[in-house]
Amino acid sequence: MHTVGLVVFDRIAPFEMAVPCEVFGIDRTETGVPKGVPHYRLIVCSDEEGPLRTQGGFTIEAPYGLSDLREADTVVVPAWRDVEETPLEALLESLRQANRRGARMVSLCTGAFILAHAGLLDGRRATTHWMYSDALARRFPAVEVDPAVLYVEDEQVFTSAGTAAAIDLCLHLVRLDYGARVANMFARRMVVPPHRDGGQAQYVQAPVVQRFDECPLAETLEWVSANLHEPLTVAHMARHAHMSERTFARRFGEATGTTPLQWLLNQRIILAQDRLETSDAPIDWIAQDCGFGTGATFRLHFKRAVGVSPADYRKTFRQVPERRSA
DNA sequence: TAATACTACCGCCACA
DNA sequence: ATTGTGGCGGTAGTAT
Repeated sequence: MHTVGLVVFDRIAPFEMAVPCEVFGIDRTETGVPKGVPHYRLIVCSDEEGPLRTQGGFTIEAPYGLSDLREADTVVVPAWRDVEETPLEALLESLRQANRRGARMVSLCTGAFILAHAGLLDGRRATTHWMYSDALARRFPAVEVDPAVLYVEDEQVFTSAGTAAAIDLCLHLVRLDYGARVANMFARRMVVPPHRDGGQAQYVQAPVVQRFDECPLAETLEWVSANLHEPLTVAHMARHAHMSERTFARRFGEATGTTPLQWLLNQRIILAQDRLETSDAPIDWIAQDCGFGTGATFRLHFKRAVGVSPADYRKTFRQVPERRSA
């Protein structure tokens, strides 16, 4: 079982603390997650004394101490209370130890400052809430700050942008551990869009479209999703939406935070992940089915988006057709 | 992996 | 004057 250590402290922001609790701390065995999918064990850790205040005005108590972080496969650091404040050395040292041990390190929002203080972001790409990205870059010149992205991974160190990006990153971790299908179940249960790519813009005019309803491009998006196997071009999409290509591209950016082609590619990848997990079809067939002209193109995009080749992905996540027992 | 031909993206600008 | 549109063209990215 995968253990997630959540670091908490006095005057913590409730939201970023709650997101990992929601994703990693809930037993979902009754809610459609297939039997046999291991769940997470969440341990909430702090060395600070007594009941901890939250910025929401209520208090919490951490049942575990920092020393328990040694058990964590993943360490999550939520938004730090004050970007000007240097965290206590004890905290920084347990983070360094965890990192040395090979634990996956994750920061949410301004939690990146804590990782940076611990030196874990030196020479790495990282992000944080866009309001603080300048401050982070200034204070830690060795960190390559990307202010325009939802979350970043660099060698087992994950950082995410403001508030809602915490959800995206936590679900991304689930995807890495158990595959897209399981991550999508978590997402559905949380009523959250299944997959926002890490590289997506942080700052989007209209809130990112969740269900397609409510979105002016709903019909076109639905239509595209239903025709991923066709050789679609931006011109096709624009025509379907009754707009010039130029206007379509603009509208699309406002509504989704990405460009039409990137979105299309992403949808195709998600479809392909599902096929890889649930069928034994040859990879070239899947490529065709998902709208990639050739297997080579498919492999290229898949590797880039997911980080592993389609074949490796299947090896890891191919679901054994349910055998009742357990 | 390289070369080529093609497509998308986005700033700019004139126009409604 | 302000705001949205859409064609153009250079560059970046994609397909085979």
